[in-house]
Amino acid sequence: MRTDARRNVESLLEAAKTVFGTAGVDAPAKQITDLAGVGVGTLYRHFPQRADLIKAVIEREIDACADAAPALAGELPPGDALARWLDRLAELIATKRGFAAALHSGDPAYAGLPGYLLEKLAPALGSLLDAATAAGEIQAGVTPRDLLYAVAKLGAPLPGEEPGYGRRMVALLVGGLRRD
Amino acid sequence: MRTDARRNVESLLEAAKTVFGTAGVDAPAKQITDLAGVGVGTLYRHFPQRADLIKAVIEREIDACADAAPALAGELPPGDALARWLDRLAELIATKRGFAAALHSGDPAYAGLPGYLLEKLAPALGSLLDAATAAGEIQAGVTPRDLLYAVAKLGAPLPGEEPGYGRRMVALLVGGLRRD
DNA sequence: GCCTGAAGCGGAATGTCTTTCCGGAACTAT
DNA sequence: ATAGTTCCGGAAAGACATTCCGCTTCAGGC
Repeated sequence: MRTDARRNVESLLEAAKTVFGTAGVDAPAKQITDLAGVGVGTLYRHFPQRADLIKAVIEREIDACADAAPALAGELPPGDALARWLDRLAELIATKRGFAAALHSGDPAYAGLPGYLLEKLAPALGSLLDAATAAGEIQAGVTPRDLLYAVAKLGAPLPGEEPGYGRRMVALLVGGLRRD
Repeated sequence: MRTDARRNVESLLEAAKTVFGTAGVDAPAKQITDLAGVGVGTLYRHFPQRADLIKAVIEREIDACADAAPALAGELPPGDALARWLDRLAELIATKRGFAAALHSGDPAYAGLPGYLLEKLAPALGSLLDAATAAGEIQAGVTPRDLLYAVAKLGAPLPGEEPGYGRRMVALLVGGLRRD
């Protein structure tokens, strides 16, 4: 792949993340290409469907979340590391505009997203979970998969509910898993 | 309101429900007006924003769900009536295309929806819950509000997960509430 | 029953957005 | 340096949602 092409993809992802954050995921494509300093054609060359761009941005966030796990594991006791990481995930789902919407949209364009989330985050969560279980700080028998689904669903905000309600429910769930 | 106008509104809601069910909530407006035998102008006269139509269709489903509660209460023991009603609600959220999406969209256009759901369903659920508690079939201390939110969130399908997963999780939750 | 003003209707026209297309510019391997 | 790709930009096409307005239909008063 040509270096200028890679650079453009990078600019587009960065710009899209910014625009999605401020104007929502339904912002006109033009706004994104202008910010990226690129023509519309370039956007569509790399992301043939609008949904592809959204998917790519979300996948980056998922990657970033997965990458955060080792650092937390190194800094905190296993139980705390687990709790903090799950809160980070809940925050991602609760606050990134359009993340929960895409996840629950039912649109086939986003069909692969939960799978990607599972695939990327299950190992990260698995190792945190194993460490916490081995340290006796968590009751055994919880699968990463079920926990991820639960967080993904409980963390999604319902419009009109107090902000943070979903995150609190997740914290409650996690608290229930921990031994005192 | 003129009778023909009311009739048209009725046709539109009926048509919209059908089209949303088959082609999804993003179906072109023309498809709906054609099925309803009405011009586009008529659609926009009654539902100025597209979201208004979607909201209206969903609110009808919510009403229907609320209306189902008394019948169930009359036919079944309190605990079973509660379980069946919650399953009906979970099914509504899990299978009606776009219902969960609208609920979790974050779009301000749907901001009132969770409130409407709460307002309409809390009394219905409250009476089922009270009856089951009084009969000793359910542990006390659950509020209709929290239970409704939990079902609304857990019941929402994640694309790619086996169908029925959400409904099963709801059933599990309900099972946990019941005394044996 | 008929008349009349208001309420409502249809669908062409408008505006906004996504998506396509292609002539020309920019990169890279030789 | 050059040839051969690969990529780029932005104008044009297409698909929608939404608006607008002349014409039709209703309903209450005579």
